[in-house]
Parts: sequence; C-alpha cells; structure tokens
Amino acid sequence: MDFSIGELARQTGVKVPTIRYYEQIKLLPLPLRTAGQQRRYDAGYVSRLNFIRHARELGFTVEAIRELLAMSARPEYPCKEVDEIAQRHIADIDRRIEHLEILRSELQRAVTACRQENISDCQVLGTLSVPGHDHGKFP
Amino acid sequence: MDFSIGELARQTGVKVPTIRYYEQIKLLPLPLRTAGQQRRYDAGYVSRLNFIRHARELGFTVEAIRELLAMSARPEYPCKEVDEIAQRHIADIDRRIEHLEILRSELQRAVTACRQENISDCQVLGTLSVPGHDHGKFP
DNA sequence: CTTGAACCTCTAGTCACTATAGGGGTTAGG
DNA sequence: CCTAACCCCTATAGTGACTAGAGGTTCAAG
Repeated sequence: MDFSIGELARQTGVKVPTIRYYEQIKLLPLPLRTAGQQRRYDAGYVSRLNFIRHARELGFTVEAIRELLAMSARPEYPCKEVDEIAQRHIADIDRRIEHLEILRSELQRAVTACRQENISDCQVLGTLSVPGHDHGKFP
Repeated sequence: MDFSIGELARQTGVKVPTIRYYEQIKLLPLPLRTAGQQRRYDAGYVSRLNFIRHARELGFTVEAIRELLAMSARPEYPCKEVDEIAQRHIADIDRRIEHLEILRSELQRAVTACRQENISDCQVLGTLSVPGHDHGKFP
C-alpha cells in the first residue's frame, strides 16, 4: 500500500528532488519512514502532489497553492475566496498572454523585414531597440 | 554630456541595481568614473541598455542577448543568424501563449462551475487536481 | 548473501534580479 | 566655506523554484 519517493515521482511526474523540496518548504506533510529512514507515501500524497503539480503548471505560485491547500483543509471556508484567487490568476494570465502577443508581433515584424545580407542592414536588431523611441547605434 | 547611473536608470526604465548587475555580468561595458569613483555614462549606454531592456521584455535570456550584442559588434555577420535566433524565440513565445490559453480556459471552466456555498462542493479545487486522472481528496 | 539501483542528507549552484548595511560623493542654498 | 539632502559606492545576502553534486546507506531481486 505504501511506496517509495521514486514511485511517487513516477505516479505524479514530479521529480524526486522536487518532492523533497516540497517537503522541506512544507507543501507536503512529513511522510512515514522505514526503519532505514526512507520515505514511504500513500495514495493521499498522489492526490495532493497532483494538485500541486497542476496548480504550478497553471502558474500559481507556491504561496498561492499554500493558500488553496489551507482552504481545502477547512470545508466551511466559502467557495467565494477560492473563486477569487482563481479570478486573480485569470486576470494575470490574460495580461501575460497579451504581453506575449505584442512581443510576438514585434519579433515577427522584425524577422520578416530582415531580408538583407549583412547585419548592418538587418531590422531585427533595430527593432529590439525600443521602436519609436530610439534607433541609435550602440557602441 | 555624461550622466550618473540614476539618470541612466531614469532614461531607460532599468533600475540602478540592475544596471550595476548588468555591468557585473558584462552585458554593459565598464563606464568611465569620476574622481570619486562614481559611474558616468553617455548616450551610447542609453541605446545599448534600451536594447537589452526590450530584448529582456521579449523574453530573451541574458545569454541570448549576449549573442545578439556580439553579432551586432561584427557587421560582417550574416543576418541569417540573427533571424534564426529571433525565429527560435517566436516559436518559444508561441508555445508559451498556447500553454497559457489552455490554462486560462481550464481555470475559467473551474471558476464558472464554482457556484456552491462551501468549498467541499467547489469545483475549482477539483479542477486543479489533474482533470480526468484524479479527483480524489487529498488529506 | 551479494549486488546494484534507488535511497539518504547536506551543500552549493542556477537565473535574473532585489534588498540591505554601512559607508562616501555631489550639489544647491545660506 | 559649510551643511543638508540626496545621490552614489561596495559587498553581501536573499528571492523563487528548483537542480546538481558529493558521499554515504538501504532495500529488493537473484
């Protein structure tokens, strides 16, 4: 019923040193140990670690995940709060997507404009200087 | 004609400690110094630092920026290489946007499903466990 | 009972900054 | 010329979220 840290890593896709790191920063509770001090986990850890992994992939910080876990431990906690944290993250993701799209189009513009032989005529480097503000040469 | 590090910071939007950090990691050449050891910059630094700042905002690593700067220093360098680096970054940005959009829709789904009173019925936490794989409770 | 993969702890490194402590320099007004 | 206010200096340590390495121990299969 119990299994090793390597097995937990396999089941969740979280690397072994990362699991130990999560334990150290108290994202994961201290597991049982064998007589020889090796960690032994059960299914509960798989759920919790999957939750953590997925939340990390969604861009939640460890701090935010700690909040969510603390909430989930108290079922009387209103859903509204969880919802709020998630909403904050959606707004954040939107900002990041928007930023990346602007950057993408700027880079794309730079690249398609770049059809010269020499770097001195290449638009990419020029575009990387803030466009519309400064097109000077850097020494 | 020359100005202080604070003035350079104001002109570029890069913080003073970050400018010193860039100098330390050799992204910026050593500036002139006053008799009292204070750094003095000229317009060339503004261009170069604007370039660095913008490239960082575009998601280029310091290492990639170093490449670009090295290229720009040798005008005989073929534009093709610069183009290639930029293309790699566009591909990278595309992957990041795609990832964020998946995450966004997952979060959105979780939030709109969350209309219960108590966390025990809240879908957000469930959705954060990997959907389709594990909906167990974590202790 | 032996072997070897997997485990253990501890420390240090990564990236790109940011913050702090404890000083010294520069400039404008009096 | 002096002082206040503000800027600047170095050096070190801290951040987040891991990742890597050294050097030693344990467990399960054969």
